Amino acid sequence: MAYLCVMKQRGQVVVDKILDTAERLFYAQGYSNTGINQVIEEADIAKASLYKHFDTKTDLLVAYIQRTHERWFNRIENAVNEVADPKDKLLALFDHHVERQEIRQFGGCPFIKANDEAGTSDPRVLAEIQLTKQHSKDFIKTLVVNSGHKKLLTDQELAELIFITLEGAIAAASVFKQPTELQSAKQIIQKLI
Amino acid sequence: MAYLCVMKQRGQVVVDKILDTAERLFYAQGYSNTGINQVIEEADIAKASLYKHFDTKTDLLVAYIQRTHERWFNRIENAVNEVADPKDKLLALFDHHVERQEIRQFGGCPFIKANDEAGTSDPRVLAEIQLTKQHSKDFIKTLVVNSGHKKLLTDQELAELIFITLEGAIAAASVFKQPTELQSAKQIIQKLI
DNA sequence: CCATAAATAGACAAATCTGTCTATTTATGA
DNA sequence: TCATAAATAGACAGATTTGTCTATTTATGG
Repeated sequence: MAYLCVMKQRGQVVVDKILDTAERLFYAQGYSNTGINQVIEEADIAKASLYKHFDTKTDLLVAYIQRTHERWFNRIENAVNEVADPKDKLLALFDHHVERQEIRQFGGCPFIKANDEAGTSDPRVLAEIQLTKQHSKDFIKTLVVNSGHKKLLTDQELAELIFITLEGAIAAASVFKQPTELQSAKQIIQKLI
Repeated sequence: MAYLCVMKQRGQVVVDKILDTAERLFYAQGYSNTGINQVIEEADIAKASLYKHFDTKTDLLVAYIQRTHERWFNRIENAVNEVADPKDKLLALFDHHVERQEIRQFGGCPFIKANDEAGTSDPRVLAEIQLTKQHSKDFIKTLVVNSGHKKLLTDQELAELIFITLEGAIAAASVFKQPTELQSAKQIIQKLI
């Protein structure tokens, strides 16, 4: 058991270095603008190691999307759990994304970005991104149902509105490089719940 | 005067063929996935002609964004003008984008797409895209001010909300390849005006 | 200690990319 | 008709791309 863990860890070190570098470069520069050679150089690993773990560059992109999906959900779940009031949990979504976009220097949503770059050329990329957005919708829906909002809108409508405004405000943040729209959206939703 | 027009027309023929092809390919395949050679081949013009009118590929991208901006505004202005009721003008924005996204096969917003591909690498691209989104915000604001809505939200808030929901719903359309979110957003806005 | 597996460095192929350049043909306006 | 400008075809350079392959070194577990 122990040696298996060590082997796995050993292998994971390289995979993690690759994925860490790919994540950083794919998001900051774009997938198409990032070459395999840059990834292996900045990850400080051998080219053969990369192609041992990922058959093609597209496989690396898919793995990047999957890992980003997992990490995104963990973070947002934690952020929401730190808030007690069920209505405030909804508003915490906006605060969380303000923080994230500041850290990400207003590069926008990594999934939309990946979709815009490679969603049309590879069906696996689109499918993976659809999973992330469906996950987001489902998560928001649950929060809305438990929020006890004032039913100015139906549960479904409010959930849709929050999902849509988050998407739109993050897109706007990537254009204007500021969290203005995320903050506006939060205030508006606050009025409606 | 006449010969000037003919000369201009003559030149415009080539430029238009280039821009028509670039528009189609940049949107459907992405800017990075489209080579100059494919543009000149499908536009059926010579490579030297392209580089006579556009110094670099980036210049072609900027010109594509500018022309798309102009055409976008003309279309949306016409769509809104065909509606009499000032509140319905706001809703017409959503109907128009449903139509557009169907025509575009749910590829999302061309400006966000261009921003995701080249916004970080070239400041001119970002600047041009900021102009388009500011234009959109201003246009919506005017419609809101003249709409006579019921002031559940302030003018500014409603304008922001419509702008943000349009952006978000178009992004969602590019992921799920259907106009669901655009239609939901329309219904929700209808409840609020 | 030894056999196996993993990681490394880097050359290499084949394709593709942007941009330049030359030589030729076409079109235009006076 | 004639000079000028524009468009064409396509070769070419030089860099870059993804992916393969070989040879070597390192690390691991038994």
